[in-house]
Amino acid sequence: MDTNLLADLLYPNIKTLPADIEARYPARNLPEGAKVTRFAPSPTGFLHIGNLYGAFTDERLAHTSGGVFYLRIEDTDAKRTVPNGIQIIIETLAKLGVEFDEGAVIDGDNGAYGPYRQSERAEIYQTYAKQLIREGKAYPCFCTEEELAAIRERQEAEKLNPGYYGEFAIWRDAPIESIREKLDAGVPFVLRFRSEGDLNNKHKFRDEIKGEIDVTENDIDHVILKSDGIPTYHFAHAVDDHLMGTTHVIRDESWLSTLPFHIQLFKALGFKMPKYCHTAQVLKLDNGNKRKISKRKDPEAALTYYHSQGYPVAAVREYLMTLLNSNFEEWRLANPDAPIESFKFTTKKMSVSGSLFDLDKLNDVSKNVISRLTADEVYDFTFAWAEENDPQFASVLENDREYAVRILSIGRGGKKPRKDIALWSEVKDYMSFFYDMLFTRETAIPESFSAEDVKAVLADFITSYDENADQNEWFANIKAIAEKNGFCPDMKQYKANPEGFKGSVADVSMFLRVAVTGRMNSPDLYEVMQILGKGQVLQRVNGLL
RNA sequence: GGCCCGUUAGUCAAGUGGCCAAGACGUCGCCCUCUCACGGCGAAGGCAGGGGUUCGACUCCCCUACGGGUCACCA
Repeated sequence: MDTNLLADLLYPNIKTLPADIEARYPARNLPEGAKVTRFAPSPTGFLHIGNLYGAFTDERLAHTSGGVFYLRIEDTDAKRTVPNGIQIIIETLAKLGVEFDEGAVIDGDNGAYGPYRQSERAEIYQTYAKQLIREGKAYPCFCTEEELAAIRERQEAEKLNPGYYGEFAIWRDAPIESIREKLDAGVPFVLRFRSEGDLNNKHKFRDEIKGEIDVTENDIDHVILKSDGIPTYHFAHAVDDHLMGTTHVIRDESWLSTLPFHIQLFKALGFKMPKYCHTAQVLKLDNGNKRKISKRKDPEAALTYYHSQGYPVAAVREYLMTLLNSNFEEWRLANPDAPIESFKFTTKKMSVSGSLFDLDKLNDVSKNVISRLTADEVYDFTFAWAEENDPQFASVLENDREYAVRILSIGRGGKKPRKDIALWSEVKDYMSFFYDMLFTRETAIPESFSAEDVKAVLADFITSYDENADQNEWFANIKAIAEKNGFCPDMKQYKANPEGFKGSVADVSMFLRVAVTGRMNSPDLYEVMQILGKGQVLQRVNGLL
């Protein structure tokens, strides 16, 4: 077979040679040890929690080594392309603090190693493909979908491995006359890689995360160029990562199964292999079984979910970091205020096994993150969230920023800040009783207390409340009211002899709390009253009476 | 079914031949306390099973079981 003739027959318009292309992609001039990574999504506009897991790894690895992190769009499948898909991806990641140094931008490219959209690289792929044909490493296949399906059926019936290989690779050694005949008849073809692999040959391969793994040679003649001349992922991966100088390929471990084929491709093309980091998957518990988190079934798979639920971006980042590097949590405990960038990220601390996504843990991380913010910051984040998701609450907040900030300041700052907000969406409920238009009486005073006693206590409070008293004076007054009405003013004394009193100062405080906030629980009552102001406090107490 | 990866408490995990097997979340209890939250103290709970190798295995090897992934002109 004259492979040069075949190459020209198949791709007559490709005049470039691999050397021409190589000249356009000089080696990157980077310091020793710098890592070049890429995030390479399909432009579906949808980002999965798993995508973020990988993107963080890419970003950290590049930026902690003085390297480059770039965005490449894998739009080789038109069916997966969505209008604005690229823009949505870029914007969603930016919101999560992931920024690219190079690569595709919304309306073009930024960088010298483009084009960064695979759909614009057809000539490049075909140049390498043509070379492969010349070298006898690739050949056209004219099988129809039906023929392929028939082959698969036969293989299933005979319990053979499915795929285009051995005797099933019917076009592998077809004479050039038959090829020319099909070509002349205008029959579309795909280009297949001629695999010399043997299932009996096993090799060791080193993955940066998994360590030493076994690979069995691939014996299937996979498609490298589809009938439209666009490459499959595998071929594009080899060509692009070679030309763009990727040093570390970070991808989901489900790619492990195609690694043998990729090794073959790099070798056949004469490319140096990048290092591979196959990451564990994010799983979810479903009916007692773990499974890969799914974008169809699981709302929490979508990154937009966290945004709309009101999780702070920083919390999602922190949580993912705890999953990504096992020593991150310990580091954070020791450095509560350090920027995340100062953490030493490493593949050594990445887990080899998949982890369940733990909402409890995320919530805890989120509470910690929010507890470290100032009241003003909490206000701004909450307001931004509310504007999008709860306009009514947003207008309440906007109406009096200073008042809202005072409320959010309760128990904030200091060594032991309150940690009762995990989500921006919880803030409304947290502060609603401070606003008349949001206030509702959620609880009544338990009926185990006599109405007369309650009334007497509330009445005494009304006549004695001094809004200029400090906290100690204020509480002394509550104790006095308690004592006057037969409630024990001292908790220790009360616990020693609960039968001797109608109740304790805790109960008296509860009456007031329910009267003023409509709830059994609230932040410090003194501060609550200070913020509400005397008029409002008395109105609430009278309201209950 | 073939191939590949994985398996330390409910969850995330440290651990690299000798430890009473860290820590965090969650759960429960106690303390602090006007309630809640915070904080402090404490408890329950684990090396999937079986063989080796070794003076000694969570750590190394083999087998089994279980879980996951993958077998497209999708990525």
